[in-house]
Amino acid sequence: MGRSPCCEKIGLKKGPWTPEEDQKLLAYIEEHGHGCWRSLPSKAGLQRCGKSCRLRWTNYLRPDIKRGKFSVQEEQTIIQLHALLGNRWSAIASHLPKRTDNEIKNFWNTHLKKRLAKMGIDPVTHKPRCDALSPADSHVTKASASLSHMAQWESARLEAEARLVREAKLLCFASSSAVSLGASSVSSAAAAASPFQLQLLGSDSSSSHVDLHNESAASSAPAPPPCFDVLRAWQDIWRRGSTRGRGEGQSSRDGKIDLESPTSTLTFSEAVIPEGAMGLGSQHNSSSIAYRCGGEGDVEEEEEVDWKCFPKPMQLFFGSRERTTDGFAAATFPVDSSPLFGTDSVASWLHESVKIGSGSTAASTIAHFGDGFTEMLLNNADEHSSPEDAGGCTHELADAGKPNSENEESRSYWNGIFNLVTSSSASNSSDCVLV
DNA sequence: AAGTCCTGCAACCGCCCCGCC
DNA sequence: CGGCGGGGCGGTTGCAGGACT
Repeated sequence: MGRSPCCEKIGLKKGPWTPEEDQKLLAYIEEHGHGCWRSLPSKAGLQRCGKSCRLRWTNYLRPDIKRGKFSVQEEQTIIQLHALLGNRWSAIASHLPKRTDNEIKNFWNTHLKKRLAKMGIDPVTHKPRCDALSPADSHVTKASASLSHMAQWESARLEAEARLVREAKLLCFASSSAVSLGASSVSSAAAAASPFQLQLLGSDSSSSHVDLHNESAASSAPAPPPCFDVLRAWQDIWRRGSTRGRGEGQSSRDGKIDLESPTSTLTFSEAVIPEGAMGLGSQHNSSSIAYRCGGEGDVEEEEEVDWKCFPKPMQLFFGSRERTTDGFAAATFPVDSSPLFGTDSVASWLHESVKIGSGSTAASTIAHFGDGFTEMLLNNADEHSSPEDAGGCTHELADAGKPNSENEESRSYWNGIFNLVTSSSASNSSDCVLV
């Protein structure tokens, strides 16, 4: 077991690269492409192993690398993605296209990890440290557990999506059309974007994704809405999900993708979530979801989705949505109480979100998903920990105006994670809107 | 000013995955 | 089907430079 290091050969240089070596490598790759890394060093006249060359190129010489300090935005993204993905640096790096996994890894280890630890957050689990928790903090733990479940689900979903994007890219290349060019660029940018993030691929001015999109837009003939491939992929996922039984773990090897949380420990018991409160009566096991892509010449896809293959909170959010005349979704929420989520809190925040959403676009609704969801969980936990608080369906909204506790920090932290997953929805409502 | 400690980061190492034969 | 090799990934190391004593 274990292969001998590729540069064990005597005479191969190790250690820091000299400017001359960099120049040689750069010149060679610019002229010939890297091709086979193993044979590259000899061809390029370098006394290095191929692996070393590859590393030097990917981590340092590549022209599309952004160097220098990480912006606050990037920091947030890293933290949030780490919460979802763990130490999967390459996956995280795929969200920060101009940063390398190595750079992100280093930055995490040297800065962010310590910062989180200082905040009393376990950098591994992204939960408040147990030893730092008083009994009064138990609500934070509960909320974290709930969100952890969401994170696990999201993580699994991201993986599945990345696989789909890879497949989609292959198909795109096979079809060798201008369309595929644009779509594949976008797909790579979207490698791990959530369905709610798809809009980001359009014209988010604050994100580096936009570069990719613009590049492809500039270099290609009129293409379908950039989100289209990914949306289709998602349809497939959901179609499979809806035609398959629940809880079946499937690998992607045979084309079946398991979207369920692989290590879920949190149970959203049917017993504690009344169907009515979920907006999923027995006749509502399948709900309708529609995509809306593009401004003019919209492409709309409608799909019956079995929401039961999703965690309850997702079902909760999407399960009872209905189409409206303007093409966007409205939602109906039985203002009902749920023992799990606390008295009226679910209905309340959803109701609030939808008020916002119906006033503008569903994107806004989705954009508030994270806020509301976190709010809901934390407030719910509040209710459970302090029964006298229970009852007011508006209390969590009132809470929004009063920074009531240290809970606030944790709340915004987790809000951030969900905002990452959902935020981009709000930034672009023209290209692709999940409705 | 010199020595020590700390920090940041480039590079290495070993393992794993996957395609090819 | 199994072995092999290339490429990729994540963990770790080692060094340079800055901060501190």
